[in-house]
Amino acid sequence: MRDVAAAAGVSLKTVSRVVNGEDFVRPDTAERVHSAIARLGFQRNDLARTLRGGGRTRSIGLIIEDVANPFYSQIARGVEDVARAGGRLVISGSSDEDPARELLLIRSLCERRVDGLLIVPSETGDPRLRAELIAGTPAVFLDRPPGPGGPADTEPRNDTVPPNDTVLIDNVGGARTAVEHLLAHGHRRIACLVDLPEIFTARQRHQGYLEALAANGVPADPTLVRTGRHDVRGAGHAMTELLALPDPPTAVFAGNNLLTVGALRAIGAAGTRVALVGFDDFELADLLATPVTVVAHEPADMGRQAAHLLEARIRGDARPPARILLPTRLIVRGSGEIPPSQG
Amino acid sequence: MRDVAAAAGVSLKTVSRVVNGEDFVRPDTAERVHSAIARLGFQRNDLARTLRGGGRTRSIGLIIEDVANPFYSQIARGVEDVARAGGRLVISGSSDEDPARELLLIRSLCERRVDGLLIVPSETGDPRLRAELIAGTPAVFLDRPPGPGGPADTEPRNDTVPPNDTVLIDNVGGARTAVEHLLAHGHRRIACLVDLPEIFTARQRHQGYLEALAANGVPADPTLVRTGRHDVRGAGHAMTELLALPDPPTAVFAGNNLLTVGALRAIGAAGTRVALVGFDDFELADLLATPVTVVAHEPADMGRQAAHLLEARIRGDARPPARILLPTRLIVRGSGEIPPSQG
DNA sequence: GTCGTCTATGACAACGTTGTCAAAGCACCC
DNA sequence: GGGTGCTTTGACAACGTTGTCATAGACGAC
Repeated sequence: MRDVAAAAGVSLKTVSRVVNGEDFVRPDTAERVHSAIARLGFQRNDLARTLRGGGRTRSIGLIIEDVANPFYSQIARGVEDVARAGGRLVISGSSDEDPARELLLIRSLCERRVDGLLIVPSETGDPRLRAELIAGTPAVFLDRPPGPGGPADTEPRNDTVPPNDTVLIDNVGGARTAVEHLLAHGHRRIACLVDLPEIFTARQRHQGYLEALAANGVPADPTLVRTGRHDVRGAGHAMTELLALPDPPTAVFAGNNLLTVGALRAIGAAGTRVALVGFDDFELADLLATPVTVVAHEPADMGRQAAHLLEARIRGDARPPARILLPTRLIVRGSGEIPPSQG
Repeated sequence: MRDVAAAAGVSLKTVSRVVNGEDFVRPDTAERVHSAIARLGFQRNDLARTLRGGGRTRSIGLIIEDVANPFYSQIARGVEDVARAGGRLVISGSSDEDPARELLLIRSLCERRVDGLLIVPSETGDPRLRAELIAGTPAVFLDRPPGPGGPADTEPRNDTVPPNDTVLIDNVGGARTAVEHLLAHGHRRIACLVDLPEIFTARQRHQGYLEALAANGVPADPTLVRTGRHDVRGAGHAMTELLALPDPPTAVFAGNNLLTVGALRAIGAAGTRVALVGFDDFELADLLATPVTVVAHEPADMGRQAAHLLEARIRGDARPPARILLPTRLIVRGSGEIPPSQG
């Protein structure tokens, strides 16, 4: 900018005025400045601008588990759309469920003075460390609450962690719906594939599964529950084991999109006909050999709602923390309506 | 930092030394500073740090078409992994193939002084405007070259635009392989679904289709080629039209993941048996009613390679621009091996 | 005692902006 | 002629860091 000022024969401040389109610059002066800018290829330095203004960086941080997972990339898209409307860019990072990586991302983002943070918290670290880092930066949590949460609480205990806005899916209700759908089709031996027990959504969906059984007087068989599967391969192995049981399940509830895919692969490989309802919708679910019945929701909408809450906080909204619970809906496609086979 | 210095009873510079782990600070002084930092919750301001250092922001910009498209989110993941290794964060934005949006993103990112840019260029804007904006910032292009490119050139003309590193897929070769596979299975009436003709990859894949036909002495029938389809729905309509022709195709080559899905939907709805080979692999392609034969490649690898090139440029590499062509491979799954029906 | 060397600390400028304030120039009016 | 108000411009400080240089004290060697 100094160079532009020199080239145009004006002061720094005048260049600043022109760049920012302020009033009270004579048209011919502005013209001289503009041509100097074009000649020198000047671009305003936003860092200095933010520093001086004491102000906003017009960016927000987004921490998810893995951007390559469609669930998270849809969230990212929703977030981006709202951020864009607010004139902000999104700096995103994948934590891979690694608390150290998550803390490092949070620290980097806060040191860069993002205007706010959107976090899908990893669940294996100490929430207080995280809380300490984000102190002072508006933050909204997605998909999982920031605190430890009880083993299967709908309202997790947040005593140790300051409360934040949180946007969740109705995991318990969705899982219950899925399992009740299978029960309604005559199944009694229903398997349950869920993610790592540390993960809030896994616990909640497991709870929904148990509630549905209990509410319908079906005894829960622990051998049919496989927790701790975090990827397609793990889910596939678990499903293969389940199908090899002496008294195998006639139906499965799969706790997320990756686990559903794993289960489908294993079922396909075994050549068995097993009913399946999955949590999370996914592309092409309707075109599979047996179209897949799922508990669907809108990840992009979760991203949008969280970004809106964050936007409000950034603007100074001081209302008590909100907790939004997004609905799910059952999409009936075929796999969930397979009747129990006579084992 | 000023407050920390005051609280610890030392100078600004000493706090700076402690924060940056420099030598020549007495342990007890460092301890006083650390406790003041903890007490006040101080976090270093990275903006000021970068400004003063005249240095790197340790961030790179990534401009893709749509992060919600798995093709691009896999690229994003590859980019992120390499950026992370280089200690950088990724600021990403979706251009939605809108040149105005793309320019705005580029401008924002450059003004934020990202260390470099990774761009999947939109093709409907003026490449010179883009070139002007990125002047001075290292940039690498992904999936498409920055210049206009000839209507079907393998090596596009870049006369008007300064050359940059570019990482492309072997679109012509991949498309050729796909179509030759169909020809080898006896098909002569092979339809071709491709994206907007402005888009480089669409032109190249179209060209590969034509080359395969020509090389095998099969006359090209223009009524079997549908260009300008940019989403699932558009591809579905086109496919439905093709199937309704008096002399319908017995096979289809679908030019990308979205078009493949659209074609599959239309074929499923029509209940016809038509051979299909798609460009881009996708999750569950193997589990569909008829598993889908595809021309596969590694989007994450494209992201990684581009990010590596960018990293080198940021470090000052001044070699002439590289052009990397990533290989494709045909994955045979069933849909491409359906024989021609007796129409 | 004096010099040199090394450790530990601080003062100050600078990075590239913009907000504040002052001032110069001009037109207008009494 | 002098006051008033408006437009246009610029000087300067400040944002929060860190690099450069200076200084003060401790220690050992001569």
